[in-house]
Amino acid sequence: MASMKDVARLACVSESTVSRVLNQSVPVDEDTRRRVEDAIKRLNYRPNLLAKGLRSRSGKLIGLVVPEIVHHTFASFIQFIEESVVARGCSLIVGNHKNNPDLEESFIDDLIRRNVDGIIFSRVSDESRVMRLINETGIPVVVIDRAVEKEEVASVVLDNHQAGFLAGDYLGKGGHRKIACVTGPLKISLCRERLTGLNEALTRFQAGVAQDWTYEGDFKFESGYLGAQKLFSAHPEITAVWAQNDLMAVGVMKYLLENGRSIPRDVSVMGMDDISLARMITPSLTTVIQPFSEICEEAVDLLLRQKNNDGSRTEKVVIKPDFVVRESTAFCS
Amino acid sequence: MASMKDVARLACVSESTVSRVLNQSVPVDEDTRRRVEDAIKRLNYRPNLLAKGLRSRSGKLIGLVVPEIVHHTFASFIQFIEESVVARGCSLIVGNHKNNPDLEESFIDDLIRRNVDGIIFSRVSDESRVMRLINETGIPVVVIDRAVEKEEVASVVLDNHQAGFLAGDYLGKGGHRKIACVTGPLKISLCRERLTGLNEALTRFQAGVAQDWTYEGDFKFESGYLGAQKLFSAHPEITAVWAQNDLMAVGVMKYLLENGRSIPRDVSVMGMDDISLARMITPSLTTVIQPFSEICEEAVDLLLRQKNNDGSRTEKVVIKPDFVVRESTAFCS
DNA sequence: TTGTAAGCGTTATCAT
DNA sequence: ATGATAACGCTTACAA
Repeated sequence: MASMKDVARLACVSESTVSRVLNQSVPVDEDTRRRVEDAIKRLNYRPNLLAKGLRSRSGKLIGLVVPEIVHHTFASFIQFIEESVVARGCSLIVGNHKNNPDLEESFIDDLIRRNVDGIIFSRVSDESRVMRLINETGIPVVVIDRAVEKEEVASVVLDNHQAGFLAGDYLGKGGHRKIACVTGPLKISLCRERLTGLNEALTRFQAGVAQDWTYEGDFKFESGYLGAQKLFSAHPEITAVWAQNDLMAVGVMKYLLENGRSIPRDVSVMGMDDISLARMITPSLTTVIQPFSEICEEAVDLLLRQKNNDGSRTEKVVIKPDFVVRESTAFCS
Repeated sequence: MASMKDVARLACVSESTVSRVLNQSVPVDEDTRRRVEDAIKRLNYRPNLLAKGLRSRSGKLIGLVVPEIVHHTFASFIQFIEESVVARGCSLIVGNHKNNPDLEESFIDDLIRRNVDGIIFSRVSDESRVMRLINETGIPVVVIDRAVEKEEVASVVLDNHQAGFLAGDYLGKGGHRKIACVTGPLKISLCRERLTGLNEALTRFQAGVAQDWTYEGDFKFESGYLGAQKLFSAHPEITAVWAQNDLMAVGVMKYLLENGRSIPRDVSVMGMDDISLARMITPSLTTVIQPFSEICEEAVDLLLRQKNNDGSRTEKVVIKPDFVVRESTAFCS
């Protein structure tokens, strides 16, 4: 691989001049510029990013930390963040910590040692460690999907209260009054917010998610199934269920279909996220849309803004959800 | 951030000695080693990977090239390759080329400029470019999922003929004789191999996938739906369908369920891959298992072996598929 | 066993 | 506008 030295020699200039042509920092004589550019072409020269990153302390690299990858939410984050990152001339390095704080730590460590320009976290296995990272190294950090609750971290989050409200409002307007909810882990605040939003909407219809009609799941398919089992065994009068993600909604559907309940004739089911599966199952799933692409673009934007602007180090961006009606919901007769 | 110089100073040794302690290359006096290690702890020193990679020409980095990310197959590859790569002390940089050769090229370019230790391709948008890469740079390359057909590239692939054979053998033993197949794009050789394997098994049962009972899909959900529509409108006598991936199998199921055919009572449906969705839908899907984890581990292994051993530059590893019976298939009455 | 010094491929600070 | 030169943080001959 040709280096700057080779280019300089061939173009009969100094390495500094080659650098100047490359970075267009200072004006260069039109004639020498052309000579340099010719040499670059001829040698098929490409600047080495390690040398560049070492010298300039900017690896042109963004790190993304997730707890797993084979999962629609995180795969979406990876995809859209990769796109935004590349659009800004950086590359993406992905780390999967599997909820293991040690793995997470060594991954963060690796990123620091590569002079990354910033780190995006979606979920965190050890919150205090991340805070320490931010305070000790000054590396730009953005948190998405409410990975960290602290005020001092920049973040991009969905308006989860609104997400719940949308679901409740839609089901309420559909005539439903006996509505159950399969939540995510209630120790996660976004789950509580979604539930609050749902209840706020239902109150307006004199409906309500009674304590007994709430099941606390874990965002996995199986917990949707179990939740439906528990809810419908005790309360067969329920006419609609909102699950706080699509995976659990599909679990709810599976239970209902296995037990001879027709969807949406007997029971309406609604989800959240709008993963691709939502269109594929039968009946297709009415769901609240989480605009992954928008979230990711904002996150990368916010991250890179921190280089210049210290105010954005604690900025918070809120994204509004939408929803889509498909076959799994109907008016309550 | 402390550098080697700081450590050297604090430990009263030269930088080379610090390096020796770190890399355990040459024996170091027990006493000085301790001094150095103390200094490292005290300063919380972490070696900079850019400097290291620049000097040693090894970025401790593996590149993975995929056409998309929000897709079970590629997400699986990313997840398992990330794990294998990290287990070997490297990090993973992911690039999504969206079937755009220019994007792919600039991504490969970026990897080269980072002194990557190797690149894994799953699908390729411009095959000749990849070959040129290999020949011109000598960077280790491994191809998975039959991304490139050339003989000169190391690869890890599933035994696709066997995959088809497993499906045919299972359905044949289940008494089915009128079996349809929704294939992937037949210009892709692995799809033809899967079909050949299927037919070979069926021949033994005096069954066969007639020309009219084959539909060429594109691995997407929608094409499964369309395929079923086409196949069953013309040939309602079909009793079983094998789709060459789970997504299309789910599409087939959706069509059948929408049209009042019971699965598996009227029609058996079988897929391939064993994506998580296969367990979630109702009825759950009988399918051929693609052992993603094994494939990825082998790929990383093969890649890193190329550093030392030139024979492995064209080595081919074949992985055997398995299959799992769930609810979507039954004996043919 | 340890130190010295050159070099990996850039950028940035001086001069000129 | 251009060139020397030092520096980024590390590895590796070569000496001692």
